[in-house]
Amino acid sequence: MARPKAQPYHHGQLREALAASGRALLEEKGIRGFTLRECARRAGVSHAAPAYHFASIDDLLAELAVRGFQELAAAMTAEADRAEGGATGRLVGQGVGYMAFAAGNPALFQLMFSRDANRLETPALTAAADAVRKLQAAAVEAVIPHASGEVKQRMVDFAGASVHGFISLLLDGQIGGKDSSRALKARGLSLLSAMAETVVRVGG
Amino acid sequence: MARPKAQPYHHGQLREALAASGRALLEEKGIRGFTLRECARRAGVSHAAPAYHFASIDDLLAELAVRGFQELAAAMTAEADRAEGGATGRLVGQGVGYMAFAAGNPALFQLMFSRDANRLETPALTAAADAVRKLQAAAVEAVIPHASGEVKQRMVDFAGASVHGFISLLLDGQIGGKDSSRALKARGLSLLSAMAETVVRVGG
DNA sequence: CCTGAATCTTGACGTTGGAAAGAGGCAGAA
DNA sequence: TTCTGCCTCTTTCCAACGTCAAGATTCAGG
Repeated sequence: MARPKAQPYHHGQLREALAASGRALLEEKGIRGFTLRECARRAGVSHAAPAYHFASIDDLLAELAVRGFQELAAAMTAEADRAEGGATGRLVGQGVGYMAFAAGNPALFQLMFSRDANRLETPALTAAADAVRKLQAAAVEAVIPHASGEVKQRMVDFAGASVHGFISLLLDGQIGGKDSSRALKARGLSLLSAMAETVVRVGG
Repeated sequence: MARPKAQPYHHGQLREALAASGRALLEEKGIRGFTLRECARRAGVSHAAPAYHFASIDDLLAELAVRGFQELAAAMTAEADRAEGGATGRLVGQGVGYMAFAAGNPALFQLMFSRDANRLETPALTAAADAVRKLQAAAVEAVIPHASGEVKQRMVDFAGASVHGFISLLLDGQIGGKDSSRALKARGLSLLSAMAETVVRVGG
């Protein structure tokens, strides 16, 4: 019978607690401001406690990235399912979900797509990132089912690059410095529709 | 009369030397592996010497980013000038220059477009990044001179996002994992032509 | 209750970025 | 020239970092 609360089992869920405090810390201080000790401090444990659950600080960051990719995939799917307008509508919706996740978790998003995180290359990280790419590829190919494999690949490249590039530049302040959030959303949607039209035109 | 070599004036060009060793170190170890002390070590000075030339490590990184943007602008212009095919050819050429710079300086490129560097927001950094954006905008607008201001802006967004997104994903290993360099260049050029066609079609 | 393994704490080591104080070297004034 | 003041660099110090080793605590199963 596990003790319900109070001091729940040594700590009990330290791995989860560290992932949670780590994620918050990441968004708060950015990648360069992220420290393992502060992460442990927020979880209420000593500075060496994380070592048992994560081999190194990079290992923790990799775990955060894995969870980020999983959440990104879920956000894309959810938004695509909500969309109307057939395959093209789903493609645009998936892009909306992608951008919304990035806008809501900018530091995590940056970590996920930084070569530092990629340098870890744990199997879990590779798999999680692959799942997102498969989702993107499927959405594009559903729009142009009769195109050749090569054309499909080029359109997958194109769609993924447009969406990723726009939101990345936006989050870095390279796009729409003083524009309102509303105006920026309009620019994002406009980009998504131009992207979708190009996929349809070139692929169809 | 300045002493020619040997121990040239205290150090003489420490700021330049630090920028050079810093840039090399950045590409070698990545942003997270970058340390001020190693940077000083490679320049042959004590670990506190950089303090006089750069207020902090972030200040040094900002300087590297500024120089990166200047070099990026030069690479874009050079490639555009070399291109044939009028305004559309220049637009594609500029994209080639952009991608070539990023591929040749991946860590620096990542630094330039990381919100960490942007958090510095020195006037020089803002100006250098602005210059690159102006170059991009001019190249797009030259292709669609009769379009409305709004359409022009959307196409500038679109062109910049496509190019930036593709090379970013490529450098992060999210595109073309095991493809040959030759095949990747073909995919990049294919993306650039799809981008240019869309600009012409939507804007014209 | 007892024992072994899992979990966490304490303490230490080497490294980092930065501040403070001092030494060395240059330029202009005398 | 010599002197004086400033610029540049070194040395020393500090708190904080990531990681390791050793000890303490707590759980699970016999």
